[in-house]
Formats: sequence, structure tokens, C-alpha cells
Amino acid sequence: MNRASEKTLITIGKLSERTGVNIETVRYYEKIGLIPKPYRSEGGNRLYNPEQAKRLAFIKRCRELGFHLDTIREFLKLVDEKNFTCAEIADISQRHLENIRAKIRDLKKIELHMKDMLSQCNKNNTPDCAFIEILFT
Amino acid sequence: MNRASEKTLITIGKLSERTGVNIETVRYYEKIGLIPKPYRSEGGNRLYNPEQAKRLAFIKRCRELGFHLDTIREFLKLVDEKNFTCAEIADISQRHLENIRAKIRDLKKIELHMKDMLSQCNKNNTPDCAFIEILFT
DNA sequence: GTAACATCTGTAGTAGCTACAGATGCAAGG
DNA sequence: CCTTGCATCTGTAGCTACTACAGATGTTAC
Repeated sequence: MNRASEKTLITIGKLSERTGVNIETVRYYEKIGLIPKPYRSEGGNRLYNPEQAKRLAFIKRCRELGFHLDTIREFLKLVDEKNFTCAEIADISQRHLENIRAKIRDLKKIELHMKDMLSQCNKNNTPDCAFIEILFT
Repeated sequence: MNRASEKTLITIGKLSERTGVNIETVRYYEKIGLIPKPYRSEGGNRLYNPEQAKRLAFIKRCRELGFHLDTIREFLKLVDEKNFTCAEIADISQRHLENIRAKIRDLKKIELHMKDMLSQCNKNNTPDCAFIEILFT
């Protein structure tokens, strides 16, 4: 650590604040080896540099897109080893996109089914409910 | 147990087969009190009657619609106690429908974002990937 | 120096299953 | 009657991706 990097080191609290990733989650990512072990202060508190913050932000964005941690791990490995091609990344992402589309289709089916059943309900204060009827028989 | 009911009792394997619910899952539902404890054979094997099979099928259908076990538990309690109104059931279901719609909206946003990023990829066998670029910076 | 806050480690809990291990139950064939 | 082989049994541990503590320290501002 040189003087310049010391200046830019931040605590886990600041890191969490800036990336929007929970402190506990940051420690969890470290534990499972998704992010490297950070520097420590003399007392033992974690200290992160901008590079590590960038890495965490990347993970956050991938998570928001619904990627599994294992897939993110794969992305990071490829990037770290500078051993990836756009075709390869695009392929993984394309498959993920298909999964998302499949999920949307599934949910739409459920939505339709729910809507349909609810439309058959009288919504009265009586114990005759089409929704329950349909599902129970 | 009378002679008639004895005839219709089925093992957990048959129950699983007929309802499409995994054997382990049936035992899990029993453990968490979602389904009542079944009869047992002299040797100790579980035996189910049609009523219990119907209950399990109801749970299965609710799960397929994405209801949480806690909600299903609530449904069953209301039905068991014959203490429900259509309005009440419809209300719970309506809220669930809203959740499903919210999920669909979220997934559609992700789909769009993914599609957009992927369209910027050159898909070459080179390590310059728009997808990674966008997420890393 | 001390109060107040941040961070530390380690463990246990969440949902809804699933996957064993190792011991029995049970039904059919010889 | 006995064996073979499949079905079930109990109990525990694992999965994903976190989250929530407890109880002990680090750090900072006054």
C-alpha cells in the first residue's frame, strides 16, 4: 500500500453505502470467495480500494439482472484471467435471457389462471368460493 | 377405519405418484403440520385416504400458482374451520395476483435491459464485450 | 478519557424442498 | 418358509443467497 492508495481506502460501511450492498452480504461474498480478501486496518477492520468497490458493483448489477452467484463467479474468473471472448459472454447471457423469458411466460400463465378464477368468485360474505372450489376438486 | 376405507387407503408412493408431489415433500408437509398425520400400517408405513389425497392436490395446485406455504396453511385453516368467506379468499388471492404482476413487470425490465446490452455485443472471439463493459463501469 | 458508533467473528435462521445413510416393511417367487 | 428386491422408515445435512443476531473489539469525536 502506497500513500496514494491509502487515501482511497474505505471501510466496509462506506463500501456498503456506495454500492448498495449490505455489509453482511459483503462479508458473505468474501467468505464464499466471490470477492478477494481485503486489506485490514491495524485493528483488523476491512479496508477496500476502488478496484474492489468496482468489482462489488459489478456483482450487484449482475444480481439485479438475476444472474446466479455461480454465473457471476464464472464471469469474474473469465475477466480476471483476461481469458474471455464476447461470444462466450454473450452466449451465457443469451441463455439467461431465455430463462427470464421462460419465467415471464410461466408467470403470465399463472396470472391468467388467477384472473380467470377470481372472476368466478362472487366476493360475497358467504363460504361459497369458486377459487377454493376449483382448486379443491 | 372401516372395511370401506381400508380398501381406498394408499401408500405414500401411490400418493406421490397420483398427486405429483415428491415423497420427501409429503413427509416434509407432514412435519411442518401442513397435512395431518396419516394412518399407519401395522409395520409403520403411512397410509392415506382419498380426503388426504385431495388436500395434498389442493396444496400442489396452490404451489403451482406460487402461493407461499403460509398462505396455503391459512387457506386450509379457513376451510377446515368452515370459517371463510369468498370475499376473504378473493382478497388474499387478489394481493397475490398483484405480486405476480409486479414480478412480471420486474422481469420485463430485466429482459429489456439484457436484450439491449446483448445487442451491443459484437459476439466476436475477442475479449472486448459490451456486456461486461457496461456492467463493470 | 469516555461515549457512541462501526466493525469484528461465529453461529443460526429463513423458504421449500432434496438427498442421503442405515434400518426396517412388505409382496412375490421358489 | 425363506429369500430377494423394492418401498418406506427416521433423522440429519445440504441447497441458494442472504439476514440477524450475540458478544467482543476497533475507531472517532468531544
